[in-house]
Amino acid sequence: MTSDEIRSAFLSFFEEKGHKIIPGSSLVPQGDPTLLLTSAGMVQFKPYFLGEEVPPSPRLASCQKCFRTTDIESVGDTGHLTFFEMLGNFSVGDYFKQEAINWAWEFVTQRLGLPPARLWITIFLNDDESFRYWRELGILEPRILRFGEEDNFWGPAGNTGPCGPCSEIHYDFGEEVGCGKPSCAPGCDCGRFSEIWNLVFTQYNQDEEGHRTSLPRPNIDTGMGLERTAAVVQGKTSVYETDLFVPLMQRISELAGKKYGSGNNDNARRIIVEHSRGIAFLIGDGVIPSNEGQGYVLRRLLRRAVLFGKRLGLDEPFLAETAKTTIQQMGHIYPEIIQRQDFITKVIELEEARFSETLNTGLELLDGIMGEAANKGENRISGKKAFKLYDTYGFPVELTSEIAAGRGLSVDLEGFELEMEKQRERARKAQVIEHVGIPSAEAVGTPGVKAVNFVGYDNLSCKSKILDLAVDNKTVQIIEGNKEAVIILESTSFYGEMGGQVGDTGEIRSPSGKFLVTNTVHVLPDIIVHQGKVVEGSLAVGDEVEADVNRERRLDIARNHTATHLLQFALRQVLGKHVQQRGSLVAPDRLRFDFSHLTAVTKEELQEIQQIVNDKIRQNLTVYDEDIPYKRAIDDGAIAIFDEKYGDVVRVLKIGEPVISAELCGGTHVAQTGEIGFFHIISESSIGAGMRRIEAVTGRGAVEYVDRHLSSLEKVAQLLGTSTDNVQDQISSLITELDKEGKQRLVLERELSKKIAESLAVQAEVINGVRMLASRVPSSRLEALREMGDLLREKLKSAVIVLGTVYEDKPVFLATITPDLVAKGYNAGDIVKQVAEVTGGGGGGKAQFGQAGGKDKDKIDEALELVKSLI
RNA sequence: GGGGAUAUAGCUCAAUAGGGAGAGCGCUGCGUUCGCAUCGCAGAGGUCGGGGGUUCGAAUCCCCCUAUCUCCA
Repeated sequence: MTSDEIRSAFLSFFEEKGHKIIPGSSLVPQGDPTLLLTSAGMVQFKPYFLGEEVPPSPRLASCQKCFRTTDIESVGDTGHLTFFEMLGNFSVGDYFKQEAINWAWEFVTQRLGLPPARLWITIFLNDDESFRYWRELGILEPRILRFGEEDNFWGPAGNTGPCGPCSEIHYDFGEEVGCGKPSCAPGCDCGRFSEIWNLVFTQYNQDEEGHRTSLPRPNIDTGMGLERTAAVVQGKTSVYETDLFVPLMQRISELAGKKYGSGNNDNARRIIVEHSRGIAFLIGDGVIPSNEGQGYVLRRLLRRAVLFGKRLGLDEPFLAETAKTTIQQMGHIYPEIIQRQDFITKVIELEEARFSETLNTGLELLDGIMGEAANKGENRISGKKAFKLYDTYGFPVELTSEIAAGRGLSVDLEGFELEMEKQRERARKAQVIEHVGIPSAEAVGTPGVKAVNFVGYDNLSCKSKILDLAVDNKTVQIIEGNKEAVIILESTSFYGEMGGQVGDTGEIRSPSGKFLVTNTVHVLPDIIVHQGKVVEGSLAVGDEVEADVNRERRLDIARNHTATHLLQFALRQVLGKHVQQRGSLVAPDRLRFDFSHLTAVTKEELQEIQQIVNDKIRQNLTVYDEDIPYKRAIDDGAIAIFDEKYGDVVRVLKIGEPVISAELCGGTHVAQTGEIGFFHIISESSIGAGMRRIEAVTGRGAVEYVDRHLSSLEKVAQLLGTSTDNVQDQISSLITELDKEGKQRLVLERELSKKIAESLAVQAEVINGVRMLASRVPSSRLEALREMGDLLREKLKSAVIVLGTVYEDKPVFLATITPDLVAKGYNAGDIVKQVAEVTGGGGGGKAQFGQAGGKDKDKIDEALELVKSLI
């Protein structure tokens, strides 16, 4: 059977058993910030298992692409993979152990035709129920092994949640394959046994104390690894010999020009091939190499592959090639990688090129470090050095360890971790400083205050009551005098800084006093804190107040915020759907938007983006919001920020009908896009690998920006005595002219130097049998002095030459000595130093040439007199 | 947001110790060769990332800024 046949056999088998076939989901879990990557077939069904949502059918089956980094170090052996396909059948409170076990056995023995004699079963220690079902299928007792929690108990993910025992089917390749030890059995890592299917019986719920209670409706979650199954079915002991990997292995052999099975490079080859698949699929699902999260997983994978490629002698980029093979081979099952083929190869090429540079410098540095260690007779690389390689040059510590081990050196990983911890500490500390002035939750969270009601979407002023006051993070009953303080109100129109949008400013007034709000922040998700100071009278807890937001400023912010959404829309349209928001700042005077994108955005693209946004502004589209369940929002295609935590019901901000933009957003916006007025991009820049930043202005800010630049241009035009239209031409011709003049000046200077040198030559005297010349010359630049020195040295053949002049109102000296006199011990540097000291300066240089400067220009002649006595 | 590194000719990079800005490749011109990824000669090309400071003198030392790389959050 081919792997394609196994896949479809599995799905149709479970379809026959009443399962609904669900297409596999993206490797990037949608709407699950707790998970980095899809690591099992059940990931997309989690809301069903947790009872948050109703499944389309209680019986589900899927073929799911999965990614796990946990086994990355084992990749290259016969069965451990980072990227793999998982076939699974699932029961959401429907059937349980017996059906799961019976069907698994039926499929494996009858559809796949695996001989029962080759199959072993494992179960959890006390799971007698499963034991009974397996026995009923005729499996002999010695073939059913009991394992502990380590091997046969699953979950919960985290500390609490659904969990349960599992039962696995293992295939025995036979005694001749494995280690041959009498103790060899399923679970032995020698390669004789291959775990092909894991049936998880989710029957408990674990609470915070670790107690497990039975779930009223237990679930079934199974996973059969396609690659391992294919190996077994195709009679191969390694997944790399199956039809899933053979084409890739062939391709890499072609690229490396070496045959597989020829020696110790085989492991490197397997690792490359394995990683190549993961790389293609990760990028296919929109992951871009970066230094964090999924992007970092991708980067590590790609960089490992490149490094192992080097071992095969692949010094040229090759991963785009293996990706093409992957796409060719897997595209009919996973069309997304065909659709994004160009993007995938481009990302790989860029990252490979970037890494080969990082790698080369890193390898060189590591080589130096290892050489140094060897010289000192050490067999250990310090954690500090390994960390420096990692921290500064991006050279992964795993690679440092691996390479060092190859040379018999170890790496002080504890020391490395220590340095890493220091780095984390530094970052944390810096983070705290930013929050100085923002009261801690304890200080403001009086037991009564659970949440502040935000009414500021529609009202810019409201009546409210003071719930709490604090000065220097301590709760007080009353505030007065010109003092910094914070106020918490029952409800407020003030928007607390969140989601990139800055906090509101304004006034809070009570009958007895006035408080100027300079910033508004959140201390807990639902507590809004007004920061500022009392400017009149006093305010006390319990006071009835009027809260007024600074209207102009808030409208400026709203314009920028809505424009930010339009910008994201335009970016995705012009640059592609891979554009994801990575951060933003929405202030009254400008907006900043960080997003994932590989290359610099060109001038033309920026122009187009800007034009789209301005078009949408002129179309005066309606901006509105809806509160809907999170899952539905995501299913409808609303944009959420990865890593951000959302509640069950979310506010979706939409623009236009039909909708052109839908984003989960809690910010404040304009009602119609026309209010934005005008949008202008100020800058586009890089903020790290694969990340770009755009800054822009709107409304009043944009008008101010344009005014400022136009008036500056007008001033320039005025200075040039021309119109603004002609400024460019005028300036370029001025530059050309200046260039020409400068060159002309150099020619003249040189000419002059020559003349002066010629006239000076005759002034040479002979002192103590040495020809010398010490003379003052007309003001010249140092370069001109050099010219003269060179010419005189040539002319006088054997001489000590010292020249002095005034340049920029300061004395400058130059001394040069012909080689024959240098040989006799004369030193230009020493001479010129002593000469310059007369004028209150200093100098130096080489024996043949020296230069110096001083302070007192009136003493130049006196200084030059000194030369005679120095010879 | 915080740390580390880098920035020199169109490209890749040098420049011991603070003292005259260089090499290779590329480019232009001339010559050489049947031909060339030939050889030879000559030449153009630099705000040493920007700004301040120390110094008689800074590519070099110190501070600030910008850009790129990189790690942490």
